[in-house]
Amino acid sequence: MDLLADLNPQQRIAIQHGRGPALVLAGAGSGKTRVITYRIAHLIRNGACRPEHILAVTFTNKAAGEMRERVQALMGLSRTSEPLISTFHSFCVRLLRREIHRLGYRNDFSIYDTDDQRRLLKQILKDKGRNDKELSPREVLGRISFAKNHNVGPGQFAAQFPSPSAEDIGELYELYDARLRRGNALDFDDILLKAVALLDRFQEQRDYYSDWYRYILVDEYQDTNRPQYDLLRLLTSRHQNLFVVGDEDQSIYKFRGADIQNILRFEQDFPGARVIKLEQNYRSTQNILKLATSVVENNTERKGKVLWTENHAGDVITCRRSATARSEAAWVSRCIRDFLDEEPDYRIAILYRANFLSRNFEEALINGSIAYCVVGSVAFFGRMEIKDLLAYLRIIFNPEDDIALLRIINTPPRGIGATTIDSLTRQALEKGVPLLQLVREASSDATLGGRACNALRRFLELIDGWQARRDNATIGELLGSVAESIEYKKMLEKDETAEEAANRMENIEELIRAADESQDKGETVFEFLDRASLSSELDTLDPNARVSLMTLHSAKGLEFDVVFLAGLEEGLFPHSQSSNSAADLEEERRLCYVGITRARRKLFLTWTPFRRNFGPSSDSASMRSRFLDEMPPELLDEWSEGRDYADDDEEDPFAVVEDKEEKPVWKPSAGAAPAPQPKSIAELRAYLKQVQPAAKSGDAAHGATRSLKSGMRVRHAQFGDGIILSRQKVGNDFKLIVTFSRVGRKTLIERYAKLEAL
DNA sequence: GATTTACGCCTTTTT
DNA sequence: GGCGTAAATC
Repeated sequence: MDLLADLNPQQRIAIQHGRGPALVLAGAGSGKTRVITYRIAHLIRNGACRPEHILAVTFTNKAAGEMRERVQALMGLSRTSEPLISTFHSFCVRLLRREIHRLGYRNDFSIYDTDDQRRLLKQILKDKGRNDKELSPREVLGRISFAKNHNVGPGQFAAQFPSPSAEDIGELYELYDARLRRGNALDFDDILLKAVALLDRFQEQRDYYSDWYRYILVDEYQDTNRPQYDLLRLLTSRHQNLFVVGDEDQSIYKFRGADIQNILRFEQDFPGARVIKLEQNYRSTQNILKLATSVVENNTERKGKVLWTENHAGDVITCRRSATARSEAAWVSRCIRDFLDEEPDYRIAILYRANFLSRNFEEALINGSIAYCVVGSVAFFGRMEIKDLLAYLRIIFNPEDDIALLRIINTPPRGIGATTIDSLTRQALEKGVPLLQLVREASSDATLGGRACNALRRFLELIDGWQARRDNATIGELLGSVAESIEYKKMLEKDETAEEAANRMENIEELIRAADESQDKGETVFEFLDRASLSSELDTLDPNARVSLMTLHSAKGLEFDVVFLAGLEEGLFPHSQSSNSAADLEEERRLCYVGITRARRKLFLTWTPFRRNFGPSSDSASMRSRFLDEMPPELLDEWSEGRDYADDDEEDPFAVVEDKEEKPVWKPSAGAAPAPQPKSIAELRAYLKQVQPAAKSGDAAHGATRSLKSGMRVRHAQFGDGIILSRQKVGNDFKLIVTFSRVGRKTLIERYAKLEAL
């Protein structure tokens, strides 16, 4: 296969770039991922280095997975080694699992997610006798994270970020860091910081890793923050072979510390850098592209690219003002129904600024019996039951992990109450020893009441039992034993409905299977736990779903035939909390740009003056988003409810119209059990799962292909007929090795391959 | 120590 | 309106 054949001249230059730094400014839909993957393949083919000396970094697991997939497809799988394609965080965790002992941590450290962080901080506030009224844990954690992302330690906090509460926060920051360290734990920010510190302080390691990774490629460079930038500098200090791809117009993570200056300043930071602009868009119609450009041109913080396309003009963009949020959703749902009827292969997305907007759309889609997939609802590893069991696993393997211990010490309730726990944590803090050790002392020394003491002793026996077995039993066996011994099922059935409990038990079985598979692949417990910690909500995206719902942030990097961009109202988009400065507004505008450019063929913009927030019929009506007014009127086809689709009477377009077919009736589809009126989004989804099993995200959605087994005969759209040699679970996917009679042996990912069983 | 009720806050967003 | 935490009660 000729790698250069299907590339345009700029792409070709990028791919053939030799040594030294390079910046590829890649507009939306200009073949960014293709450039990275082809370049990796090109480096390997031309013998620039062996595959394992190439490191490609992305931000999400999903992006990394896709890239890995595409590189494998380009290279075939006969290779003995592979390039490392990884997220920043998982790369750093990998490094730290080998090296962090040099920084005084043990290599079996725990990773604290946002929930663990919150628990820890609440603990600290409590120990200090502070109520968290004026300083909420959320706020404090946000400021700490901000400081960490700017390489500001606790000592410098107050001086660097002066504010009325700066002293307080600096102090909390210091305590927080101390407690993390004592718990042998890192938070998400630490993962990057410690990796940077390690490479910075230990020249031998820095030389080793920068020699090993001779070519480094970075995707979405505009979203890098300071520690990520530092990491790249350290890793490329000797060879300068840094190849970054990004688009300053799609920089949307400033709030997480991303520094758009990293991309704007690249040429100063890396003198002699080659700069390549990719300006041809292969994705969208001319009109969609023009609209996107007209919005983002209002920004000043950009290098300026002129995107163009050979695609046809396409339709003008429909902009619809709905009477209410509910009728907005109903209208979108009806449009989607029409699209699905006419174009069953279309991939459609509803994009919005904030997650809570999904609810109306979910209801409307269910009403219309349309299967959909919500990205970023509750991720598998974020579920309560999974986190509970993993906390047991953490305490078994890292006995210093106080937060894990606190999570499960009385879950399920075993008679270790708040007073006992308080007393133990206070003593642990005074002595500076892990909580588990205090539990041990207290359970033998009967200073506490007899009942609590017994409960502690029984708990400790369980933990000791598992710790004794931990090196002989498999992780799956341990987890199974935990779930069994603590009678988790009983607890679930006590506080929840039978279905919810059954659902959670299924998840636990899934977790045990995942643990077994992980171990079969030769992974350590920590690799398994790391994957759980680092897997994100985005990973719930189901590429087979025809209708996807997600936030604009989650949508970056994806594309759809039809996009509905909903909730274009002042205060919501741009969000009121991000409208304080010109820079904030520019970021919101970039977000709008990202949303528009997800669309291949059709784009719909919707807004409503009456979106009921919470509370009693709040305030005044919303105004349409300023972004709509930045768009050229000739590109927009504007409608107001009452004069369009529903074919209502023509009346005052600004009157509030109660849409007839949009009464809050819950219509179950035929044959289903009597439908409850769901009270919460969780119930709604649970109900959906019953009614439309095919619409569920995750495994069930692959129902059609799930039955594939090795030995089966299958048909592939391009490769023709073949036989499955092996089928192996890799992450959430299945990797298939298939021998095709026409093209020989291929490795495929089941989700993408769309194999037809014969 | 566990269960029930009430109150307050939330809804911005990769790992 | 819904959810989680905190007080109030069993």
